[in-house]
This record gives sequence, C-alpha cells and structure tokens, in this order.
Amino acid sequence: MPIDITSDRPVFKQIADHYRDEITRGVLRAGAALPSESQMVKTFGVSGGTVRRALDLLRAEGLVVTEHGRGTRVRERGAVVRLASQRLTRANRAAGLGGFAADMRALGLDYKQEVLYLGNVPAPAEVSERLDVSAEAPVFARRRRMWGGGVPMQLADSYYPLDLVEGTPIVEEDAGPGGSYARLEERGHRLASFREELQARMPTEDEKKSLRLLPGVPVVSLIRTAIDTGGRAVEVFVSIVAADKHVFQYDFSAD
Amino acid sequence: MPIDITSDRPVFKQIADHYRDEITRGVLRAGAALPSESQMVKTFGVSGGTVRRALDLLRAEGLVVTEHGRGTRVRERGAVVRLASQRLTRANRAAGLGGFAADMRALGLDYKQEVLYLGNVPAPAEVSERLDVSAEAPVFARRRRMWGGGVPMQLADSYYPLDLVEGTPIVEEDAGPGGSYARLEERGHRLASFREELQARMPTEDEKKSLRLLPGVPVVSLIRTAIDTGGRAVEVFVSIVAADKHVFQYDFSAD
DNA sequence: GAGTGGTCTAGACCACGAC
DNA sequence: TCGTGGTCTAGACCACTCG
Repeated sequence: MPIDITSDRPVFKQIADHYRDEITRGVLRAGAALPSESQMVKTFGVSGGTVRRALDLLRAEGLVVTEHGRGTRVRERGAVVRLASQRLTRANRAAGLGGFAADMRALGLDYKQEVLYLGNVPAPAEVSERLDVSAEAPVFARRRRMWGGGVPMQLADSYYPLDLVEGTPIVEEDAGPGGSYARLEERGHRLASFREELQARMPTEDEKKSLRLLPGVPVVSLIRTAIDTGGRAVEVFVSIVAADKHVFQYDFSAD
Repeated sequence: MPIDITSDRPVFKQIADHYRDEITRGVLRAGAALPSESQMVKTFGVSGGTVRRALDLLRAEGLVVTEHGRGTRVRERGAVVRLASQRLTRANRAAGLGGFAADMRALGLDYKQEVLYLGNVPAPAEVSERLDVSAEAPVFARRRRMWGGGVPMQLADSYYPLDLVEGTPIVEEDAGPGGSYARLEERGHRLASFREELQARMPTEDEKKSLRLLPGVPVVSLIRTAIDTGGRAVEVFVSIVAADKHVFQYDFSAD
C-alpha cells in the first residue's frame, strides 16, 4: 500500500516487492489468492499495465501462478524427488527397476516411461565428446519422457556406441529387467563408475512445453557417462530435469 | 517479420519467437546487437509496449541482455567453473588452498573471499536438521561471498557446532592454511565423507543483487554436510551458486 | 452475465550513453 | 544533441471461469 511515488524504484517493482514480502513472510501462504488485478489498480492507484508488470515479475520468479479467468495464487510446491547417487549402485540396480522407476516407487508415485524415439542419430557434441566416437558419428539413441505422479518429470536421452547395442533389447521399446545397464553387463561390459555433470539454466520453449513447466522454473541438464571396467564409456545419458521437482544428492568419501 | 495477426499466438510472443530462432540458429551470435526497440516497432508494425514485452520474455529466458541507452545484445556466456567432487579429497585439501580457491586458480582467475559475517546465530532449519543440534540452537556461522575473476560467484555460509570451533582460527577472518577442514582435523575430527545436496531455483531479489545475476539466471542451492570418522556432522555448508558460471561434476563407483 | 486475466495501442515523459 | 531503453497511463477489446 505504501508505493512511494518519489522513490526512484519503479512502481511496478514496488508492487512486486509488496507481495513478495507477504509471501516470504508467510502472510500469504501457498495456495492463497492475491487480489484481482482490477482490485490492485484501485488499492495502489495505478494503471492496469503497471499492475500487470508487477505480476509478470512475480511469475518469472516462480512465486505465483496465474490462471486465466480464475486469478493469481501463491505457488504451491509439489513433492520433490531425491535423486541420490546410490540409486545407481550395483545392489540397487540388481533390485530390478531402473533408477528412475525405483525413485518414483519409493515416493509412492506411479511411474510411466514414454518412448519418444528409438534409432540411430548423429552424435550430438556433448555425446561424441564423452563417448569414444568422432563428431556426428552415428550412435544409437533412446529418447524418452519420464512421468511420475501423472506429471512429466524429465526428458531422458541415452546414447550408445552401435556395436554395444546391436541385437540387444536396448534397441527395443522395453530394454528388459534391470534396464539397459543390465544388458550392457550381460554383454561383458561390467560397469565400473559413473560421472555426472550438472548445470542449471532456464528451459527452452520446447522443454517448457514438454515438461509442462510453469514460468520461473529452471531445468537441470544432467549428463551421466557410464564407464566400464576397461575404461570405456559405454553410455552417455543426457537428461533435462524439472528443477522444482528434484533434489540431487551425492555422498562421497573425504579421502 | 512474418507476424501472423490471424494466429492465436500473441504478437509479442511471435516477435520473441523470431529472435529466439535467430539466436538458436546462430544467425545472431553472442554479443550481436538486436535492432533497437523503435526499429522493431517499424519493422513489425506494432506499438512500443508490445515490442517491450517480447524483449521481456527473451531477457527472462536469459537469451539477451539489455543496457540502458546502449541497446539489446545476445547474451555472452562467460567462463564456466567446474566444481568436481574430487576437489574435496584429502590429497587436494592438503595442497593448501580451500576448494574454491583451488578451482579459481586452476582457471587462471583471481580469487577473493569477502567475509560478510562471523559469529553465533540460531541454526536455520536446513542446518539444525543436518548438524546434530536442536532447532534454533546457537551455532557458529561464517558467511562469505566468493569472487572469481572480479565477479561474485557464490554466497557461502558455513555452520559449525560451537564446541568444535571455540578457540580455533575458524572463528577468525582467516581460518588458516587448508581452511576450516584442516582445523577440524587438527582438533581430532578426521573427515570421513561428504554429502552434497543440490537444488536449482530462481534467485531471490537479495541473491540477485549480491551475485549480480542477470535476468533469467537461476541459482543452485548447494548444501554440503561434512561427516567425521565418528559419524558426526561437523560442518554444514550452505551455498548459493550462480548457475551460469558453474558446472557440478561427481564421479562415483558403480558398485 | 459478472468478474477475471490477456493483449494491444498511442502517446507522454524520463534516464542513460555516445558523439 | 540524438538515439536508446525505462516507466506509466487510459482505454479498448478479447478470452476464460464460474454461477
């Protein structure tokens, strides 16, 4: 309500500050409705466009969500899946399900895997750099979208050297029990280690649509390289993860 | 230039699409100037407000940066620091510098640590949950802002149980060679393992200012818990990292 | 139909940067 | 000084939700 017109802080930012403050202080709790835009126009004595810009800010920060015709509410935070590095240990892999399915089941969420593409593709740069192939060389790709609790959680693309997957169920819709890692080990490529590389950024338009991301939600690009006991990279896994639904956890030795 | 007025896609989004496309296709490279707003008004035949909203979108996506009086340019990506879990192994710690300083030096960036606060504070929830203390119990806090290459890279807060730091240089500005981990080990708390938990989100206003983040840049909240050989949590490290300047890397066994 | 958000205009005035 | 972006207004019209 103050809105200091003499301040050099723009009015729309002051309005955003006001509600940001109420949200972080807990005056407005998750799910609570903000006043309507026309109401704000009256209370603050500004034009509609100015109110709108204030709300644009709060949306971009991920603090509120707006539904056309219904109003603006404080964003509710959903369940967060914890992706621990232990999910990939041999013991857990032997339990049967792939890492993702196990995580979902642990949270009591129903799980679905949607295959988007299966086939050879020229290796993208981030793949050829890690897999032992030359740039643009053909590799086998498994592209899928992973669902948990009825919402898309991540886009997951796996890439394999051709010679490792030919004639295995990895090239099929269902890679079989234990997933593709089990198939690779059966073929004599015992896994020795993983490297995971993470970077957060804002999503592209396509990612936003495909993962049904709200405004103000970043993604984490996770690239996992699986190395066998011979030191060969046998899979590069590239995934785009909805940041508001995941925490990553790594435990490692201090020695 | 098309701008399909009959389309149900809003004009400002179509304009954003147009430039997003040119940027991702490489027609507009990093550092290249976009036309001025008034120029866009002419080319697209729309009002200034509409052009402005299109640019707001691109800024929020982190694709362009605008400087008042100078124009709008395609965002240039700076150097990215790779934070590998190996930076915390005993061998690397023994090398002398704390993890952050070593990372910066490896990139040839000058390094600075700015102490923001030193003293006891009531333990925040994320700290008391991990350190073995009750909620709000006093703990010793070291809050600092880490700089690399002349820009702020991360906000780093370390929290310690009081009995572990009393009378040690950890409570001083300079924690001494090898940093606070070396001091803890000298005191008989040999480090056994670390747990790191990462989550990405959009920054708060304060974080945005303090880290000088451009619009459309997320942060990664990294919480590291250091465990000694007795299984006791001896430090909780809470940091806010500028996502556009960092990649996180973890290597771990498949067994 | 009443109320809500979503888009767009035309124009005013201010603030910053470079020549 | 000129061109650039930054803020704000007043009002029009459209689209969605709910009773």
